[in-house]
Amino acid sequence: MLLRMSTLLLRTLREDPADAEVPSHRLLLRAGYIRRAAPGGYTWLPLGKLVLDRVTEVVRQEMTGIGDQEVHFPALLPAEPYRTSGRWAEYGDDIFTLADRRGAEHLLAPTHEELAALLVKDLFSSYRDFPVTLFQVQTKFRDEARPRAGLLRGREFLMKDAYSFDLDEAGLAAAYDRHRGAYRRIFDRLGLEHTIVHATSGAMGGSASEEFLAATPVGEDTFVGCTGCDYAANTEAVTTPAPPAGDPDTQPAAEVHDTPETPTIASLVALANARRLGGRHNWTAADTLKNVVLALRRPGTGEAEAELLVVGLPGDREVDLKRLGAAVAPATVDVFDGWDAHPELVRGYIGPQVMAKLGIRYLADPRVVPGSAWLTGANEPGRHATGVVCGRDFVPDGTIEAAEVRPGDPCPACGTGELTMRRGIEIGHIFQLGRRYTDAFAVDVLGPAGKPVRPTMGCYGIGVSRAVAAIVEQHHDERGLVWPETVAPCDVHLVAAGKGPQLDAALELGGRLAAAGLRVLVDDRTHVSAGVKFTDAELIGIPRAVVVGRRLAEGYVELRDRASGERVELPIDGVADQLVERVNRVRGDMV
RNA sequence: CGGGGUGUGGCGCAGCUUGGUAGCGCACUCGCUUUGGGAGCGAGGGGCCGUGGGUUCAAAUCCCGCCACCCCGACCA
Repeated sequence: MLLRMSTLLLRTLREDPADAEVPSHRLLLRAGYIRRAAPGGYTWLPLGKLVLDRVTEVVRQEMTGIGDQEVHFPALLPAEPYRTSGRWAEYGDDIFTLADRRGAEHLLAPTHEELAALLVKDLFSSYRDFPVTLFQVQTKFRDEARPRAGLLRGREFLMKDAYSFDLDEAGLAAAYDRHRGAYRRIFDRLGLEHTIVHATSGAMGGSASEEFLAATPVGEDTFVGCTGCDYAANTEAVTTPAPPAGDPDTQPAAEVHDTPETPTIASLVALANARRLGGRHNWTAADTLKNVVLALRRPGTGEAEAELLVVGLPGDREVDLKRLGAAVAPATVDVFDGWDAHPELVRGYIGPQVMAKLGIRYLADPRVVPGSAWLTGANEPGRHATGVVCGRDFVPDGTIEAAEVRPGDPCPACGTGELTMRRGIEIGHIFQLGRRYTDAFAVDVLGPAGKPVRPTMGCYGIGVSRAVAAIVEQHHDERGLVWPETVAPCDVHLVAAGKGPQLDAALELGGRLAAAGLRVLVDDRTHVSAGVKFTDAELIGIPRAVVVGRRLAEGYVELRDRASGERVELPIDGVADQLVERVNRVRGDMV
């Protein structure tokens, strides 16, 4: 392959586009890989398309390598299967929906579990047909509330999605592990430094799930690691170790105190210490129990049907709405604003003691264990209570992970290490779905004993276009892109620094390299100075450049390494063979 | 959806306060010179100033609505 810059659909930008903030967005625009064409939608220019295809090919090789079979579903789908599975309502505004000329409802697929389940139901009827895994690489559509950061969060994006079907849990676990391994190999080959973290399942449903996060400061997900073991989790999925429970009945009785003007935790703690409530002057926010009122809404229901939920957590912790949302999914929560309609809830002075009587669901942080005593609201204006004991004065309806996670929190896995926090981009997500979708469509096949068996599913996604952006986030410098060998649009960038013999020699060399199977970009532009060509080459980020320039007359060219900046002069005789050998050696290492 | 910011040639921006011929740099075209780190000189082409309405003799500029984009938050594999 030989691309000539004199004719390539490419325009590099000298200045940063004003509306591109993150490095991947800025550099892919500046270097002429993508152009914005619609809100959250991008056109791939020739250089970008080459990279996208190379990333896709790596993904495809590893998927077929574990026996997955490639298919291609339509993106435009009838509403019916999504109504059957319940996701038409669950996704709500996040899917693009449309009606055809007869008024029938359709959607642009956000993901394809329903279609995969229906396809297997359609074609397979015997246990002997299993296990089977399908995958596709396809454009997905989601009506994101806020597309951002170029390719990192679009409304239209390229995704590889795979669906496994097994007859039992052991088979599903094996399929899951197979994909987990393939994903590691894919991201390693793509040059993506990544961490596998425990995750929540979101709109997918199902049980076990892990995310693959590429660490970068611009990532949208926060995840934790442990200083003492290999535990890693999305903050949404972090579990809080419970302290040892005590005996509720051996605690001193609760006492109610006048605490005027203390609607906030800070004001309450200050007053408690000033007045030595309960004989103490060492109250901290962690001794208080904060009770947050929320409106909980089931999928597909309106605002009017929202039910009250009160969440109790230590007063030194803020509610993390992402964690709370993940904990109640697929339901959603909103901050409660119906105070006028509920005079029994005394804003600023709410305590859990009356929730059971009021019939309000009360969920507590895992740190609120039986026997723990708290300073909390007395459900009267200007009054709080000390010594309110869990298991005696109130009994939560359950626990909930709604409190913020902080660096230094104890690790839930080993118990001895501390949690550290980083940001990352979600580039892959694998789920053990179970039978949610096979149940929805009654996917049954005949088992060995002549009785029907219902397969269990796994699903496995990689954001292919997002992975391109993630690679850039991890592989760039102040001069531009620095592609890993495995995904670079070309192997060699030839720069003709001079338009007479240098141009002829560069084109001749390019022809020979291309004939030997290398991907070559040759800068054969004649009205552009050498300096411009050098800066463009660095911006475009192909791993190695060959400059055919001033020492051509003496028989030398210069080889430059983009990543290290290293430059060596080489005799032009034999340089083609050397380059072919070099590139093939790198390719050999890549397999 | 809430808060903040911005929309003027392909890109980056000035002009708007105080209404009166739409400008600058880069890019693009032609000519001459230059030719290893974003060249010089000269001559050109290209913009219903996001959009709809209003005020006015006159609107890029003032007023109202809408749309889009960026950032923060919410939401979201």
